[in-house]
Amino acid sequence: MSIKPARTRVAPSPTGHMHLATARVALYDYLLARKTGGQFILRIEDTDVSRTVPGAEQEIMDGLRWLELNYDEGPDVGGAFGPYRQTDRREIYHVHVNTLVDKGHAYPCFCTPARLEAVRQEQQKRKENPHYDGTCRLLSPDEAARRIASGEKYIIRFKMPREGTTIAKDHLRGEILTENKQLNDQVLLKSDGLPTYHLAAMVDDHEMGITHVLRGSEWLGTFPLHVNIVRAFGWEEPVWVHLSVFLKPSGKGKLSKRDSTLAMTDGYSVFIKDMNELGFTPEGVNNWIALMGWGVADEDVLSVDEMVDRFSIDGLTPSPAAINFQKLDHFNATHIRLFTTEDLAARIKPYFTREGLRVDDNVLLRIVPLLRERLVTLDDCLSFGSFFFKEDVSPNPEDLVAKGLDATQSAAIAQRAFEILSGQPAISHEQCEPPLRAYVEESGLNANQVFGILRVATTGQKVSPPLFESMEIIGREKCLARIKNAIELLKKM
RNA sequence: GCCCCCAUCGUCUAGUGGCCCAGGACGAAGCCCUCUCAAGGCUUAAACCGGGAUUCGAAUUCCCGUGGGGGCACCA
Repeated sequence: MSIKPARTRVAPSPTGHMHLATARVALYDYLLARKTGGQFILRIEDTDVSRTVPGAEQEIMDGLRWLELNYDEGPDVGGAFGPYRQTDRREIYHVHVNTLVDKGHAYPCFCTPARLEAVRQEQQKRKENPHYDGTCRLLSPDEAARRIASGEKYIIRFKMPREGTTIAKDHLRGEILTENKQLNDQVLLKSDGLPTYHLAAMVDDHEMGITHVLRGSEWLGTFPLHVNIVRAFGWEEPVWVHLSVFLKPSGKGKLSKRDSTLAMTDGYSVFIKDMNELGFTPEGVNNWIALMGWGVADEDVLSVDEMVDRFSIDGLTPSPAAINFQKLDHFNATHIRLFTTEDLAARIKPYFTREGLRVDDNVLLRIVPLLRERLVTLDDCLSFGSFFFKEDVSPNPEDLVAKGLDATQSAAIAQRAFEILSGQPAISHEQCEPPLRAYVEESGLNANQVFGILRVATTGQKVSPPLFESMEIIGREKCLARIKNAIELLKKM
């Protein structure tokens, strides 16, 4: 039962860092478009000039690319329905808002911000809902034209029907009924000549042929307004899908920037730009956000391509979802284990070089299988594998002392191990483990004690990838030198 | 204050009137494996917000509460 190709769009405002919620809308947009053979579009909603942040638009584009949610049309890739930046579309909005005025669905308003504020305060004092009092709605077209001609500043408001009920249909929630008297004569065109979201988004979605509007549920409040605008134009409505909001991990309240600052200190972030630095993968992040608001019946570890196969807007859930960073860890780690050796090597290399380590690519390729199932985030490669790229290690002498033994005993064990290993032509997993195991047997020690000393001696750390595989990669010379050094350290204790 | 939305284990969710004394995943606990740490395997605890109604039968439909969330700008 194939469906018509969907045209979807993600339409963020370049007002700050790209957020998890934006990424999720983009993901679902992308999935729907790919699933139906349609197009996924990026549109920049920059009509609030005062809030536009330099670089934010670039961050959005970088973020989408990092997530591998490549858009078919957008500011930097073009397309047949451009421009894709709203400040470049001023004239289009003017044309459309004029037709609305001509049709009697909108009107010029000359009220000053000061007067509006006074009205608002008066209404609040009387415990009424704050709303525009409709003064300019009563102006005759002639008078309005006269005042415009005389140079008076004005805006355009939507003429909301006063009677009746608006029925708006959300795909996940069904029909939402709102009494029109609850609705306000919202501003469509601001005094700076730029449209508000209400006008711009409706015009663009129509002009760009958007078939499905996926957006956050914070838009539910203005949803009736939006369908009224679309209907006033006489346009066909898209399928409206209002997604659930993301809540703080506690479940108390919507996610905010403050939470991100807090989370960063724990190695997490709600900003896409931070994800790479923190060692998260696009696969992990996509999988994580996909499943907050979408119930997939069978499998939950999915690539984006697998998501495309399974995706349907019918499976989306309307209830708010508390984000859970432990799940991000889980999905990230799970995807890392799925990467090929070459792929994972390429992905972790930057984390080593970032620390100033010189990475030997052959060594890198050999350690990846050892690291793979130990990594939760990519930067975990540092704590597990930095020593592979260091000339020397500097173990903490106390860590060299085996459990239940003292320094002298430990030194003796290290000495014996040194002799066994130096008797081998090469230090390989196959050659070293049997004689060392035999030594454990005959000495009456346990493997933990003997191998523990060697681990700290050769890797410099108490926790490491498997010992023999690690020693093999470190190499005979370095291993022996490091053990020798450990013996010295133990003797000095 | 007014309007709107939502409501299944701690969290994300499956469930569209009988298949559910509610399934999966994360997390937690325990066991196995084991050279550390992981990974893996097995097991356990853990939920239908409350009350009415409809029905032979309700997690699933309806109503009322309650709780949570969002919105009430010349911001998006």
